[in-house]
Amino acid sequence: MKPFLHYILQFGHLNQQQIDLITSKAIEQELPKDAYFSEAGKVAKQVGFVVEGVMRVCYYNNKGEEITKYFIEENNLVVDLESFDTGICSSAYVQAVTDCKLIIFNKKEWQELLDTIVGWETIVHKVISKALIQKVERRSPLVTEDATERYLKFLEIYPNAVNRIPLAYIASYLGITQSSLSRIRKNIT
Amino acid sequence: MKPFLHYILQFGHLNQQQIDLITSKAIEQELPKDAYFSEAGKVAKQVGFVVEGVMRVCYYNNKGEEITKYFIEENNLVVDLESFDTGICSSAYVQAVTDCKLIIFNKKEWQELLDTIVGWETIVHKVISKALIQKVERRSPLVTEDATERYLKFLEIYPNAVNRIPLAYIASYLGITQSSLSRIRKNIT
DNA sequence: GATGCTTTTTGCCAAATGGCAAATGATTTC
DNA sequence: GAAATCATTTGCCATTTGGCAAAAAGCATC
Repeated sequence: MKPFLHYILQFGHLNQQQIDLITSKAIEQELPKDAYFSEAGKVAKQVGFVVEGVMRVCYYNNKGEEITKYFIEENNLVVDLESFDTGICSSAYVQAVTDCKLIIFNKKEWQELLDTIVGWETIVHKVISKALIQKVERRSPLVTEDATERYLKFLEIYPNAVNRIPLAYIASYLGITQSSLSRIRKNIT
Repeated sequence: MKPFLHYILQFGHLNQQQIDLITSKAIEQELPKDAYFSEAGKVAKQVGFVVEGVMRVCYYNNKGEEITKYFIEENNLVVDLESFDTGICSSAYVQAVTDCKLIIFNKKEWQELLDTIVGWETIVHKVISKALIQKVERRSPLVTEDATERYLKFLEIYPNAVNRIPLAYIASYLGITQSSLSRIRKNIT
């Protein structure tokens, strides 16, 4: 629980009693490589926090190509917010890229915490906003750069994950073929 | 104020007294074409709502090219959240693409409303989350599509704005040159 | 309706990237 | 440690897109 609490407490203060309550609702979970945290077509019912490992959020576009929307490294939340908040089916799935250790909260308990702990909503709001802004800021610039620049930006964003992510996944994140990415890598070094 | 209240009330209930308080803090503002709502290098101190017109959020990348991150049509919030929330300088600027009518709140009054109106924080949270998720969902797919697909997606997203946005701005949103976009347009019709 | 200004289209060629298939390299399994 | 499987690199050529400059079209002003 320590990494999760450390993460959360950056965004606001909680007393020991509140921390204990949150801890009591948390579930530790291990997810082996390639396993799914959530699936497309289902409603997201859990909020997760990555303690160890790398995950990715993906979908299939209308040409049937698998697209990686983003990766999630250690010390980040993993949740399909749109589905979790609204109850509509998710269009994306979340998969473990490496063996992962997670802390998860089921929706019911998550909601209880929101209703019970004064100030928790504000903290959650800040956490979520920051995470979403980060996603926009990271993905958006890729649209307007060439393939090499995209890869360099990827390296900036995920320096600790590069060696744990297969090239094909990185290519599907950058919107290029893995052949191209392989050539780009060669040219850079 | 009507469009703004209509927009807000989709996300939660407010009584008349609360609505009046919000209204009392709102400022109506007209912004002529090409004028700036907020500028890069300054701290965002206002939340806006577009009643009429189209705006765009831009920045210069490291090659000096002007990039349009997204457009904002009628009935949407316009705010540089990262700067507004954290007080750090904005890296983007917001410009009117057409003559615009806005409703704006200064940060001080906005904060007063958050502190005063029970339930307002929850509503704002929902509004912001939804807007941010929408930005991710709209921009992200562009990375992995070719130029024609990108333009088609743009048309889906901004069907009412196409004819009000210069081709060069659309191209800078899609990450292609305006020559290419011109050719794409020709091929489609 | 002529003039100047801005926006959009077009032509030409170069550069970047994709598609496909084969070759190489790495890793797991028995 | 050989075989099978999976991941990455490479070659070849087609297609897409960019860069640049000129032409055309649209629009406002006088």
